[in-house]
Amino acid sequence: MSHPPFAVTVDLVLMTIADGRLSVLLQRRSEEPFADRLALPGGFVGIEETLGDAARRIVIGKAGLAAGASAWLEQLYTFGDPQRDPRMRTVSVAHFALLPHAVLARAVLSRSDLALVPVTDLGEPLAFDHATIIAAAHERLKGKLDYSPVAFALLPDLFTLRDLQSVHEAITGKTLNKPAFRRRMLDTGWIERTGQRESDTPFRPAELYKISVQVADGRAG
Amino acid sequence: MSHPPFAVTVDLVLMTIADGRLSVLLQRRSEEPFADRLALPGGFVGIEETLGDAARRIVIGKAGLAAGASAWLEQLYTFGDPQRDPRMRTVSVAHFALLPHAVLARAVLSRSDLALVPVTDLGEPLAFDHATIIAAAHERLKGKLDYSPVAFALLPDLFTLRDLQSVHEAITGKTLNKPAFRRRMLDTGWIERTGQRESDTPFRPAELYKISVQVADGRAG
DNA sequence: ACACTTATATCTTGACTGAATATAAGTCTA
DNA sequence: TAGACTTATATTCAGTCAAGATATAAGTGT
Repeated sequence: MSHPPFAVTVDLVLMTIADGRLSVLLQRRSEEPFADRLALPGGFVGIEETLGDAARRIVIGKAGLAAGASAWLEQLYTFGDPQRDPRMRTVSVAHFALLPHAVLARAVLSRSDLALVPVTDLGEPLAFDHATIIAAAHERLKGKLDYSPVAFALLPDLFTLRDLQSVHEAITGKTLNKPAFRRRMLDTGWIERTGQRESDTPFRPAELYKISVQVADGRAG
Repeated sequence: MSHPPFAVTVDLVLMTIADGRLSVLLQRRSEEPFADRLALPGGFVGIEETLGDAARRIVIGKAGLAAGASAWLEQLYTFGDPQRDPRMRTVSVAHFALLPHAVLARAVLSRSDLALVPVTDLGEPLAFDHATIIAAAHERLKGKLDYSPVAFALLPDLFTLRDLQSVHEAITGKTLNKPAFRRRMLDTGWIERTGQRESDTPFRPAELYKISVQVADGRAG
């Protein structure tokens, strides 16, 4: 038993903001084990494939994401309990990815086995240890929010400061002070004004912002 | 190729403070590949073994640590590049562990293939991608220092505030303001005074502190 | 023109940090 | 044993920063 054989998989916590709540893409299983349970999208890592490449492949396949589309993708944690998969010894390298709502909404509409579920209210027991993985992803996201430009992956290219604040509030579950939030975001240097304003509002339209170039260049995906 | 066979290993970044510098335990390899290079201690994960159990097994074996001895042990990141091991496809779940200097110093004395090397000055190229793993461990440690009671794993049970400050300075590479550091540490509630004082000093001895119970109960290892 | 909603600017307050100072508690030397 | 010396500990003060509250501006609809 000098080097016993393992199966290595990646599981993906694909998150977005749906109806103002941080939600995760889940897939209903059709096969045993855990048939009919909701599970994270995932798959085996190819023998010549990087862990990151395997994760990107799943994102593209499940989310129907164009190969070059922007997304935040990051390795999360590795789950390797001997009992976690009753079929064989499986080690899963969990990743989390962030996408704008429009991308995942389209995926859910096109496939009946997919669902977007709020992370704080999954509603039913999940397959494997996937509830634990989702909780870990949520924690990681909360922790990175203040010192990493991670939230922009959940927004379209142009967004208002109100949109950005809504994203932060959905992730943390706390309401934030508006002027303080605005100041903090502008001070980070992560965003740039565009001079454009939102339209079709029944009140004063807010200015549209975009991610600053150096941040957009530096991020994952 | 529905589930190709992988070898799964754990590699350990065993760190301590030696001569005032954050240092890592390395082992000189006797076999190819990378014969004569320094490498992180590691090993294959047993087929019925948890990832954490495998990591603890390596710590106990390499550091000669008694099974119950306190140590900070935490999963770091998983490295799975197809080219990282020329022999076979290997996925390594890297962990980092923190130990008091006395424990690792004993291990180094007892075995000629072990060495304690400062993390910021490794001195020679390492085997595999181990230099990258060490850099990641150092970054993680720096990031957790302020909001997690991680530094105490590097100290004996009783320590002075000066000792604690030295540990923080060795990890961050920055000199800290003494009264501010003292205030900050006392405010965390992580430590308790003992009423005892250090001995054998050529000047006024400082008070000895210990980790507060709730912190000691909650930590890893 | 006016009411309404949100955006933006300004002001005040409290918390925290760093530096400086004063005092206490030991050791060492004469 | 007295006094110099070194470090530990306590206290104070000023500067910085961020959050909250408030006031004003800007745009839309009636």
